[in-house]
Amino acid sequence: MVLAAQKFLQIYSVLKARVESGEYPVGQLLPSENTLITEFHCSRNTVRRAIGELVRDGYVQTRQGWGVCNIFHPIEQTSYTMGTIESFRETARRTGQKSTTRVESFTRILADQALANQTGFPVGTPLFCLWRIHDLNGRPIIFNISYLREDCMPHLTPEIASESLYRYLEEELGMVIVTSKRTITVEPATDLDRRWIDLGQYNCMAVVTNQAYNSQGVMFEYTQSRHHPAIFRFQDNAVRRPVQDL
Amino acid sequence: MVLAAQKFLQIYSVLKARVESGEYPVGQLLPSENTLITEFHCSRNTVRRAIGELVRDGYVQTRQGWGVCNIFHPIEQTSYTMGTIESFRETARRTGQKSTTRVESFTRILADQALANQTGFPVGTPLFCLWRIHDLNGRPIIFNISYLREDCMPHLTPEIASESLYRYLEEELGMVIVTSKRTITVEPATDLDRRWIDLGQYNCMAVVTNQAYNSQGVMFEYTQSRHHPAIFRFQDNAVRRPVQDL
DNA sequence: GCCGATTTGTCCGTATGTATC
DNA sequence: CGATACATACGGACAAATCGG
Repeated sequence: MVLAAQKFLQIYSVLKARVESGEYPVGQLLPSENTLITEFHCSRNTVRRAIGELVRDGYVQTRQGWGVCNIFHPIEQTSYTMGTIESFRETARRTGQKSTTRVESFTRILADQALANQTGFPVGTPLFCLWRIHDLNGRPIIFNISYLREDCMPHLTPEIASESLYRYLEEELGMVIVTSKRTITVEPATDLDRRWIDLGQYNCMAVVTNQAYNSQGVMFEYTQSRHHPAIFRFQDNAVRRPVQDL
Repeated sequence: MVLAAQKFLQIYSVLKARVESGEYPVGQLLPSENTLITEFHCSRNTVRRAIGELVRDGYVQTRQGWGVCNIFHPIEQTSYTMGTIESFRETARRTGQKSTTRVESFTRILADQALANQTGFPVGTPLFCLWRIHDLNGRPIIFNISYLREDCMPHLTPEIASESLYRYLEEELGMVIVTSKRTITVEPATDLDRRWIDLGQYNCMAVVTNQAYNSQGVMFEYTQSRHHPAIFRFQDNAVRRPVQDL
């Protein structure tokens, strides 16, 4: 059904809302699994799965023989959130900032050996090469270099790319973006970087390299997002060995 | 048992090794769950959990009605892996590199307003302030500034801190480190940074700010790890919606 | 378009192990 | 020691997606 999401997601949503609202005191235990089973009329696996999601969110932590402890802290969540894939546009809208994107270059190339090594595309793959500048509140802060598989989006145009690329791929082409491998590094600023982005004193860029896979397991996008270092910020919640549960 | 790890971890290790070795061709499907069940003589949930871990690692991708697709790319996987908390020492050992740690400063202070704003500790909290330098293969690459709640580890000494801090907290004090909230930024290098770390041309540091919580939900550690930008590398795998499995 | 086989996704109930108190 | 709680593992049932005939 459409309206009725999966049961574990329903339970997850309820518990999440309770934690956020302060219904469960911070630092204290949530009701035990057995209690939740009787409340939600479900199996133990289902409540455990819901709790596993809360653990991934950094909302609670579990300890064998003890219970599920509420560790929610309403810290500011800006820029990025990990664990989900979010486009620049989505991020900007969520944080209430004004973003624009313009295409500086749009070319077609074949992946040579060097590019293949860098990106992971096979040698000879036809690619779109796309340079975009992202402005935040009128200031250019991100220089985006993307390589996109032509065979996955034959009719891509600069006009489309200046809109949200992801919206086009998902809504127009029905492409499902499943996995994304991200790497964060710091690299010396290049002349190309300085051409558009005013770095001031800085001589480095924060670089987020993104490899996106579609549902066939084909990497269709390789993007280097080169951020102004003063703007860049990346957040996540890490968990020590949790291994949800099955 | 000590020798026999959990079954799903064994299966996970075997599958992971096969993917890394190329035994399963990239871009193709792994054996179906039923096949793996008969091979490993276990229940379906157990193989599914092992596969779920591979998904989190960005090794494979699953699709209902289709199968488990190998999307492993042997692009170097070094430094950090997201989703798990790993100490400098653990990371170095895993990547087969030689690491040493030395304590440059060890003091006791009370959190004033400025420090409270920066770290999140309440004003007036007694803290250990710890400066450590991490060498990798003989080169200093990380400058570590830690603030630690005294009441959580009253008997901390510089000698202990030069060993693995986490090992001490976990094994000696029985403290369970579960959740950690991390932020990555890029900051201008300070004189303090340059005192120990040879930055060459760079004038920035990659800064990982880490807030660790114990099992009571108390933040007991605030650490700024200031990395040499050329060494720094941070990886993670994001998944769009799938929510592994229980 | 339909149907059936295959495969993964969700959910259930149960049993046993292990850590905490 | 016992009671409680979470962790692991099993087996089964049905749903949903995919693909080929």
